[in-house]
Order: sequence, then C-alpha cells, then structure tokens
Amino acid sequence: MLSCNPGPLFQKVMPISPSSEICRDSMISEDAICSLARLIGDPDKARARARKLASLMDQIESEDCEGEVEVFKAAADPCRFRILKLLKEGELCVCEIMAALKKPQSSTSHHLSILREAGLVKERKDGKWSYYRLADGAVIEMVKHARAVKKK
Amino acid sequence: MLSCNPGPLFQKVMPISPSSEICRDSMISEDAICSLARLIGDPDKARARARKLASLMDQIESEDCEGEVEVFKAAADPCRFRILKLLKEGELCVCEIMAALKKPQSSTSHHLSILREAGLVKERKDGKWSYYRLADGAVIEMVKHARAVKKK
DNA sequence: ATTATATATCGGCAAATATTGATATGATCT
DNA sequence: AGATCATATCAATATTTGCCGATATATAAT
Repeated sequence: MLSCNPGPLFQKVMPISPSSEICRDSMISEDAICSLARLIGDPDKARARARKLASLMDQIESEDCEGEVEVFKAAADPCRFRILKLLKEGELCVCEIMAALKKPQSSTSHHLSILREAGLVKERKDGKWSYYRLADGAVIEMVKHARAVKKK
Repeated sequence: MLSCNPGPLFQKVMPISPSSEICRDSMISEDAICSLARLIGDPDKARARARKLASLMDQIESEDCEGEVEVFKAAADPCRFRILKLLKEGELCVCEIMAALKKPQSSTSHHLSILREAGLVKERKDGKWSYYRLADGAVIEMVKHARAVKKK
C-alpha cells in the first residue's frame, strides 16, 4: 500500500523513529512517521510535524463524528434539500410536501423520516395530519454556508 | 398514488378548483389543490394556503440546488468528514492524511478529489507533493452548525 | 361498525457510491 | 536515462441508498 517504506529518505530523519517517544505515546504508525521523511534536512521541523500529526490522529480516533455525518447525509439529497427549502417558509403537512415535490407518498414520507431522525426537522401531529417544520435556526445557517462554499 | 382524489372533502372547498386562477398561473397540480381540502370550512384560508404552496413550487422548480447538494454529499462521509477536521489545523499533504486516516492511498486520493470538486478544499502542488487545505471559513461554519443541529 | 383518509413501514429492484488493487502520470534524485 | 517516489486514475466488486408499489396503522367521517 504505502510505497513509503523505510528507505533512504527515512534513514535521514532517524531522530524520529518508531522507537521514539512520539511513537510510543500516540500510537502513531511507522507509515505516518515515514511520510514525514519529506522534510529532509530539518529533523526539528520533521519532529514538530510528527507531533502535530500524532495529536491530530489521537483527536480523530477519540471523537466520533457519526452525528454530524448523519446530518450531512440527510441534507445530501436533492429531494430532501428541497424539503428543507420548502420548510423555510413555515410548517407544511406531508400532503403538501408530497404535492410540491411531485413524489409518491411513500418516498416523501421516507425522506421526511430521514430528515427527522437526523434532527433537521420536527414533527407535530394533529389528528391524522403530520406537520413538519425546520428543527432549528442552525439548519438555515448550515445551508447558507453550504451555498457560500459552492459560490467559488 | 395520492389517495387524495376529488371527493367529498374536495367538493367543500370548491372555490379553489383546477380551473381557478391559482391553477392556471402556477401550474399547481390538481393533487396539490386537493391536499388543501383539509382546510374545510374556511375557503379563504385554503385559498391563501394554495397560493403559498404554488409560489413555493415555482421557486423550487426554478432554483437549482445541485451545488449545495454536492457540498453536503462531499461532507456526508465519515472519511471525508475526518479529513475536514484534520485540515482545520492547517494544510497537510496526501501522505499525511493517508497515514492519519489509515486508508490506502487510492481511497484517500479519491476522497480528496471529491472534496476538491465540491469546493470544500483547495490543493497546492509543490513538486511531487500535493498539499490540501480548507477552501474557506464557510466550511468550518457549516460543520459547526451541523453539530449544533445534532446536539438536540 | 364501516369506510375513507393521512401517514408510516416493508420489500425488492435499480442506481449511485465506496473500496481497493493495479496502472498511469509526473516529479525528483542518482 | 533510469530508478524512485507522491499522487491520480482506472476498473471490478461490494455496499449503500433511492424508489415506489403494496401493505399496515391510526384517525376521523358517515
């Protein structure tokens, strides 16, 4: 996989080796260390970079990101994104959303359940009707920034 | 599909019918009109609601949302989301990202290309190395709001 | 009670996406 | 030039996701 095996480059930055304290403390892999070998000629920089990478890796392993990913997944579909835009104007019942999207009832309901479980929309039952609305102002902000990203 | 066909409920809100000016002007479907029948006993409210829905539908048909959806799709994957978090701390080369994610080179490169094409990250070439960084502050803001959504 | 209505859920198929080894490209070093 | 290295792209497979008809559930009207 990694073509970056211990070789000439690696030898030159020996101060950072698999046996160094950076490796022991943070479980940083030999491959990772190895990739730092590109900083030839400056072992100090390489060491600093290894430390940084090590701390990033620790952070990544500890934090879970399933929640955020679920939110993005929910918004990452044309139908569901349109639903979010519809709901910006206020709450609507499934019937109306279905009509606006021109999708069958089962599809509409399914998309709504994904949005609901991800926390993007909230449901309010009233008799046999279900009304959906945006869960939070954060949803609108998120969409706004997504648009800003794409603008460039 | 729609069980909401012209029936007793529909008859009661006849003022809003497929032949009304709302229908003609905005291509609002009979199904949509029909779904408004739930506002029985208040044709004025129903008419207002039909107009609102009609304008929402027009808006939805005209605006394209592919850009935003592409941004969300790019962020909606655990690997790619981790990459975004990694890059919050500054630019990294593919080699380091690959090491931090513990994914093969081809996967890492592929994910980076998706992030790049969606506009979330930028690339800088330096010799044989490619350095990636977040494209914009808007990316961080977007992630922040996604987290806020999930917090509840 | 029976029927009609609004929504949710199931199930199977089709389309999209992720994964990864193999190969290609392009840069650097010897 | 030839070898090595970092990254990108290709191609085949595996997994996930969307779609929609059929069915289930629950509420309200008759």
